[in-house]
Amino acid sequence: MAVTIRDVARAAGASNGTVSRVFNNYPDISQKTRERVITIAQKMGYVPNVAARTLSSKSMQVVALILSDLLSSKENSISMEMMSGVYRYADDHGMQFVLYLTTTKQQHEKSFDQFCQERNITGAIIQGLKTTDPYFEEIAKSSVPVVLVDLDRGDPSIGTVSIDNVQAENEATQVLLRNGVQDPVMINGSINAQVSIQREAGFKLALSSFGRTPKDYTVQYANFDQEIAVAKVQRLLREHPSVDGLVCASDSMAIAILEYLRKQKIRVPEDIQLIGFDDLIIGQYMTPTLSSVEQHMELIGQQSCHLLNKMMRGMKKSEPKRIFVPYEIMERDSTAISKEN
Amino acid sequence: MAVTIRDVARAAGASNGTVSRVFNNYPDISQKTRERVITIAQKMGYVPNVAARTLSSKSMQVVALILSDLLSSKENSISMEMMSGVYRYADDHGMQFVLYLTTTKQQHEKSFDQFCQERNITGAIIQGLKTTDPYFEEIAKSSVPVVLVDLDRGDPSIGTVSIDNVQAENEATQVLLRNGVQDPVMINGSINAQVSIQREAGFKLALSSFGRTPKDYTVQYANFDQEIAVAKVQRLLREHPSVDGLVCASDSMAIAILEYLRKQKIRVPEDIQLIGFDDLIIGQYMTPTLSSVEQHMELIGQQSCHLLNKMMRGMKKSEPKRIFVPYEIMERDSTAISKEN
DNA sequence: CTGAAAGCGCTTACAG
DNA sequence: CTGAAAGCGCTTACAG
Repeated sequence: MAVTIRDVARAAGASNGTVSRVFNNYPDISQKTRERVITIAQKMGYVPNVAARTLSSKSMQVVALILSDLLSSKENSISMEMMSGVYRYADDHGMQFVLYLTTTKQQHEKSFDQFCQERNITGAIIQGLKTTDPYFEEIAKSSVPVVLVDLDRGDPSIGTVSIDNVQAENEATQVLLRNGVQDPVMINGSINAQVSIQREAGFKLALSSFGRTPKDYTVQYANFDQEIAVAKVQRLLREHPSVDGLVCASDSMAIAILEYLRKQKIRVPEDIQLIGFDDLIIGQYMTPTLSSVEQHMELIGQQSCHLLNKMMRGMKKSEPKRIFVPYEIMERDSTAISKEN
Repeated sequence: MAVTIRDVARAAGASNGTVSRVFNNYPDISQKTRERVITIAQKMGYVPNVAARTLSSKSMQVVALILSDLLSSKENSISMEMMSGVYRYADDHGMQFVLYLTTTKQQHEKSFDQFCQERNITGAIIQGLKTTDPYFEEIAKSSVPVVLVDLDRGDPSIGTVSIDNVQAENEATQVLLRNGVQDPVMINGSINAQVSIQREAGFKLALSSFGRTPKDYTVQYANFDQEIAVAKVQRLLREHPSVDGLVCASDSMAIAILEYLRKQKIRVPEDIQLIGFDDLIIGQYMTPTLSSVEQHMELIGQQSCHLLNKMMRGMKKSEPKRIFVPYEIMERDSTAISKEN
């Protein structure tokens, strides 16, 4: 049924080894043999079997994209873009792409090394990993090269790709401050999450560069949860009517807040200016349209795979493994007002 | 380095075959041996190598989810949900899951059978396939079981999973008609696309059940493109001011139209009622919120894999391979008015 | 109930 | 430049 390398070899009057060498672009094959083999293989419809290849070869590259924990539906499209970036890069560079959706629970059942071993994974890109996940520690000891997206393990042997969250949130906050916002509050994610810490740092940097001092209510944690975010805002505005600007660590929260403010007849941006993070498409269809920080997820995916590729080919220790991908501040209607006079 | 079946066998004082049988749950292994092998394997951290397994075994199931052509960003989250459904089902049933993003161009380079052969694919779920794609013909002749999502090949040997598009659009249209819409127009996708044909049939069914006769402008084709959709609506309303209801074959188009209508100060639902299809999250955040037809993509994914699984295990010819998954009509503000008196 | 052995489809030192 | 052969890590008839 399926035509194998042996069939081709026989038909071409050559050995398995020769056919294999042709298909792997070995240099020292006579032009004549090469052409004959290729023609015949083509005619027979031969395609090398990937499983056999990965099994017998030490040099087959298999890159795994590991998406940790089921992403909330709001974030779905983000991962799809990033996945597409990884996929294309891998495909274009002769690497095998495999996708895994893992959970914290599964990580307990099987170690990272076992996971890689069982699937012949030679390099992994991991997104959505939490610092409390088992893999977080295990990847440091693993011999499999790893690129982390949006998480900096602080380990020189591990690749990291993300935007500069500090600088991005700094700039986002400055949009409000330049527009004359007097009492900005940050609606942050989780107090432990690295991106939250970074974005908070950026937020505070902006305040300080404008000579502002944070109040005790200036940072609120809502765990990236829409309901919590709304509840926090509700209470915040009741207790501190002076608040006139909200910097949200995610669009998901910002969107829910925007909905809430509209229902409360609180005008955006007149009464309160609002900026999110991630630039979900939804924000562009809301009224008012939502300002945000755009991340180029496809590029992040592509860059991650590029970095991983270099690491798998034995990147020098000295070379930097920390890549910052560009982002973009999208100013829209939710910050489209200047209160300066 | 990596611990193999041989290492475990040696340590357990058994043969490779015995260890293999234990891991594959063969029935006739003594309880004693089974336990000893399991304990030792566990202790050694043994995990069976998947590549070796698929290579040597005829019975390993590899299900491929093939997403045809890069999906437009608007549709991204749809596929992510469906993918998640397939993944979970495969994972829970001991099947290997692999994902491929293919393009029409790639389909020309390698036949469907070659594609499956090279990756040891034993069953495929394909989404986004067009009737003009090479695979569309090739799957009929292939010995690899295939489930098509959202496309009915009309071939009894091929599985098909989707909602009942005819009935869904019928119901969606009836929402408008019940609300007193007098001159409804359908903004359809492509005149060749199967879902478009089905949804149009449903639309017309609804009209006829209300005793309405289509006018020459009653169905407009916009190729699922936002710009075209808006342009069509613009012209439509200019030439036929009597139009007071729009049935859109996709939310993507409906959203763009809703934006346009708002800019034109045409009131929805007062002047024109509007219903979409797909129930993208965006619609729920627009003003007014968009009525639509919800598809349970995760369920579609899950059902597809379930059907494929049965087909791979040699489903009887007689058994139906056409699965209709439930959908839901979501009535929201864009149709929230009754013009009856 | 278990072992010995062939085989899955490739790759790659080793010779020549 | 090319062939013969061992080996990648498993599975599975075949015996016993």
